[in-house]
Amino acid sequence: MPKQKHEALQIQFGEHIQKIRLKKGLSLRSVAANCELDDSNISKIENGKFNVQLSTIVELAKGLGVEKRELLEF
Amino acid sequence: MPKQKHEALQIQFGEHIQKIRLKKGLSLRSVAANCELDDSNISKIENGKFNVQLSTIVELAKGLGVEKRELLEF
DNA sequence: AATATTGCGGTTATAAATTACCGCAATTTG
DNA sequence: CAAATTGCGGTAATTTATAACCGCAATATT
Repeated sequence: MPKQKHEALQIQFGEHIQKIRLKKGLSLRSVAANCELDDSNISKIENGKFNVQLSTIVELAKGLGVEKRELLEF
Repeated sequence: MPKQKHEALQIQFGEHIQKIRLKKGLSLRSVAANCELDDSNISKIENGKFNVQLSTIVELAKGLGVEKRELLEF
């Protein structure tokens, strides 16, 4: 059945997120420290495992210290 | 239990989406015709009922004919 | 070398999004 | 007026995200 219908999108998003994080020299745990997500889940997001929700995008932006719009610039 | 933890965010997003749609003079059904979402669900999104997923944001952008980043500019 | 940090995979439970319909009441259009 | 359009609420089934952990292997730090 529909398993992983949006994988390509999730991977693109994950790579984008990781690029932003690494450019800032942040660790997964330091991002997690600034938002309501834990590092293992951020890792999964970066690796394209999740089709994240709006609220999660907002948390990521908070954790990364960027505007949410930037997370969709990929 | 946690029912509607992100309601404020969802409502803001919904209002933003609707504003874009109305500015373009589109009906819910015409937006739906350009993407993989049905009009009743777009209505629910506009009314803040859903914490939409990334793939849904991308579909909305397609349906509305705008860049996905614009959907997070609110 | 010993310790800490880091990335990441796994798990289980729970809440929720999505799909794909129906149908109505109100407004618009011909 | 008649017909079409429109916004939107409801539903059921299915899939999925998320939270909140654990722990390990590799790398970095002291």
